Amino acid sequence: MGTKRSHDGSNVSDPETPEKKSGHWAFGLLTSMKDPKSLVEEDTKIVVIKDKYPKAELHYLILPKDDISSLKQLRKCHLELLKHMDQVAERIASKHPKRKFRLGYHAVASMSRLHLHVISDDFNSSCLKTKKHWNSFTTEFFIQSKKVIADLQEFGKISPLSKDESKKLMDSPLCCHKCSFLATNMPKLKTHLLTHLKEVD
DNA sequence: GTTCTAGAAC
DNA sequence: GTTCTAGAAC
Repeated sequence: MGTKRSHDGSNVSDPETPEKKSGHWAFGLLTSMKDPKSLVEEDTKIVVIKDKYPKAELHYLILPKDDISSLKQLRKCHLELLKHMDQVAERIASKHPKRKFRLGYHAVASMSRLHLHVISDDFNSSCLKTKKHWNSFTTEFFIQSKKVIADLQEFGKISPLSKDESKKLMDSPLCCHKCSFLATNMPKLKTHLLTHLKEVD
């Protein structure tokens, strides 16, 4: 009987899936790239958008306009583009001299279209909820922009992470990225992270 | 990627 | 009894 599952109007009358019929969720970044509300800046090669579910106080994504779906597609011919993306990332980070940022890619990304994360290291956000969120930015699952460039230069491609390696990283203990604190669950980690907050611009 | 929620963990 | 997480989503 009752199959409706909404009490705030999100999915009452639509018999389709929760996504828009025009696109699977994995292509949401392509929509965001064209959305003036998400767009931060752009040039001929790239766009910068705000992450729709920011995992820190400042969280941007830099995406190429060229259709590069993921790290798997990268070859040496993309080095110039990647170096440009890194420069844009560094410039955005430098706008906030009192903060620290992480610049890098998820080894395995859920969303299509290559995207470089520029994320402040406070990780103070209500959108940061799960162990997977945490470990995706604080373990080797997060590959620094400059490492991607160096690996591409050296090997001509980015070596993929196996399913097992990926799962192991995602299941890592909840280690604070700034001290030796180990949290037993996410709420305790998030409370601990507040102790590292400093005044910023 | 997120939402939702059953049942594990406390 | 409440908090928290892991897995389905047709």
